Amino acid sequence: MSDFAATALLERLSRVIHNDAHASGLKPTQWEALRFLARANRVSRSPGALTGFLGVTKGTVSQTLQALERKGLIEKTTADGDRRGVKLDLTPAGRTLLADDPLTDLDASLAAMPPEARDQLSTSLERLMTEMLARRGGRAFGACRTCRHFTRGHREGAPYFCALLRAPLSREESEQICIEQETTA
Amino acid sequence: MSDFAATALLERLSRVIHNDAHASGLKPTQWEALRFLARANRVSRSPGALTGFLGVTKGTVSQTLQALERKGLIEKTTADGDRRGVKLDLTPAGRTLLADDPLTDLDASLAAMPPEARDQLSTSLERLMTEMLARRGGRAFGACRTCRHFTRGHREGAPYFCALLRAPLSREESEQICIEQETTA
DNA sequence: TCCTTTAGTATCGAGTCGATACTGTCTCAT
DNA sequence: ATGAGACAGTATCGACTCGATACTAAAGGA
Repeated sequence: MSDFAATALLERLSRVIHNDAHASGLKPTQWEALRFLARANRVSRSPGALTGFLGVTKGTVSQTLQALERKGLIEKTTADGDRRGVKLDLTPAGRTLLADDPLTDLDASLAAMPPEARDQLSTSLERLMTEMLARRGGRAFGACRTCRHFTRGHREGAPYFCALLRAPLSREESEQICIEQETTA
Repeated sequence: MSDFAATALLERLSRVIHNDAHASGLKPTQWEALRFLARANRVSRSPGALTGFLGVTKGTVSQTLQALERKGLIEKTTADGDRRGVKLDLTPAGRTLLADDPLTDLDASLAAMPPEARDQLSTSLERLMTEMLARRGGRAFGACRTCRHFTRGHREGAPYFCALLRAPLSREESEQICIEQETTA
């Protein structure tokens, strides 16, 4: 039982975050799914990608998505190009609900901290996250722009380009979460 | 959607911790309960105290405790002095199981960090925790020794004393979690 | 003594979650 | 082209969480 102070604090903070996430008639997992879909790029808005992101089985994700659909927060359509796939999109109602995201509380608490302390925290958490992911072979799920397949100014219309999907990227897309993201080595 | 980087990281870390906590046939909440009972002092090893610690309803706690009892990890006895109360204690099996605590992974990851980074993290998390608790009027659940009712050397046998419960405290007890704990102002 | 508070349990309904089994769809090597 | 296997999702089960509500029993006060 070595137990650094940070371990207990993170455990407790996790619990607080979890408890808060029972707002607006959603469950914690449903909020996480909703947030992911709001931030994921086109190719990542699928049940499979969400499965990888949440780290649960596809069965669970399937049910969570059904719940969100029942509540009218997301919409399912057949993916174009592959009729096995399902494309997920937030409905206007889903987008509106995000304004009540209980995680806003955490943001507010962070805002109340001195900026250097906040930056320190981010840096340390990032390092810890990397450690944890390495320990289990999980993916980082970072933003498109931090990916090694990301290049700039390849075509006229779009400012960026994805070398893996061979697709042009808008500025907005470059900030989104991508399942294929691999941090630059 | 202000969203500091730390918010996303904490959300994600919470999920990782949650996922890991499905080990050894226990559920995340059961692990949390088990850990609490291992660290709580005499007066705090009750369903009521655990309810406050977890921040869920007493009904939920009641069921979780039944599950732990069924698995032979805890033992319930009537509290002495108040026949409504239930006293909780880990069984040897429960104590043994704690060696497989999935949170050990987090500890290991922290151990891999440079010491100063780790200390920075603790400090920042502590500050954040305080902020969050103030925002909702939650309790800190700190160690007995950090309480304002804690005094030293009051009686011959025991080195410390609780002014609230008017009870002598051993060195070990002074390190445990107490529901009545109020941080010194 | 009655009345209220307090500690905990019982039960319900919605949801999570792993496990397992299943239906389509795509892909590729023959 | 076609048949085998990989792949994307869904269906169902059982154990559990969790809030809500209703309940029992003991304690304590006026």
